[in-house]
Amino acid sequence: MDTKKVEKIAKALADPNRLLILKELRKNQDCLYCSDMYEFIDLTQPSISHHLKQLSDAELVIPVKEGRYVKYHLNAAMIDQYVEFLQTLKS
Amino acid sequence: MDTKKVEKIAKALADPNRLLILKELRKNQDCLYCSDMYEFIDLTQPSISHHLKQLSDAELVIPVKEGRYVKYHLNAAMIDQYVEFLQTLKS
DNA sequence: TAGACGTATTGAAATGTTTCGATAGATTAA
DNA sequence: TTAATCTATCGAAACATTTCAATACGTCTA
Repeated sequence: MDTKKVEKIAKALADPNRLLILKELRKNQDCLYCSDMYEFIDLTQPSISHHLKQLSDAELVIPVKEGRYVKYHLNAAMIDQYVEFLQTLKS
Repeated sequence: MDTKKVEKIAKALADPNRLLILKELRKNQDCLYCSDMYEFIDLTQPSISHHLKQLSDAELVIPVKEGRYVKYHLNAAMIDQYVEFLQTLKS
C-alpha cells in the first residue's frame, strides 16, 4: 500500500462522524442507506454526503446505487490492508 | 480504547511527515534523537518538534530525556491497541 | 411529462492544522 | 559563570477541513 493511500485512509479515519458511520455500518450488517444516517449523525445532508465521499474515496466504504437511493457497504478488505501497513511500522 | 483516543491516534497517523518519522524509527531500532530527524525531514526544528509532540500526545512515541537530548521511542503497544480497535469495525 | 424525493455539488464562513521566525528553557562545555 | 547546544513554545501566516444554505442532478411516481 503506497503512502498516498495510507494517508487518505488515515485521514478518513480521523473524524468522529466518519468513525460513527463505520461503527453503525458494522451494526447494520455492513450496509446502510444514506438516508439512514440522519438518525445517528447530527449534521445536514450535504455534510453527511461529504463524509461519505471521504470514506468512499478512501475505499473504506463502497457506494452502490439502487435507484435514487445509495447503499453504502463497509469494505473490510481495505481495513485489513491498512492494518497490514500499520504492522509494518513495528519491527 | 475510547473514541477520543482513537481520534487522536488516527490524526497523528494522518500526516506524511509523521509517518516518515515512524518509518525511520522502525529502521533505527525504534529510537531516534530529535536531532537525527533533520536528515530525512525537510522542515525546520519547531515544525519537527510540533510533529513529535503530536506523536507523543497520541502515545505512538515515547520521549525519554537524556541530558539536553531527547530520545524518541516507538510505542508498538499503542499501534497494537489501535489495530485492535480497527478490527472491531469489522463484523 | 411534471412534481416529489434522495443524493451530490457549489460556494462561502468557521474552524483546525501546518509551518516558520523569534525566543525561551534546560543542559553541557569551556 | 558564560557561551554554546538542543529542544520546546509562542505568535502569526498559509493552507486544509468541516459545515451549511442554495442548488443541481437522477430517479421514481402520479
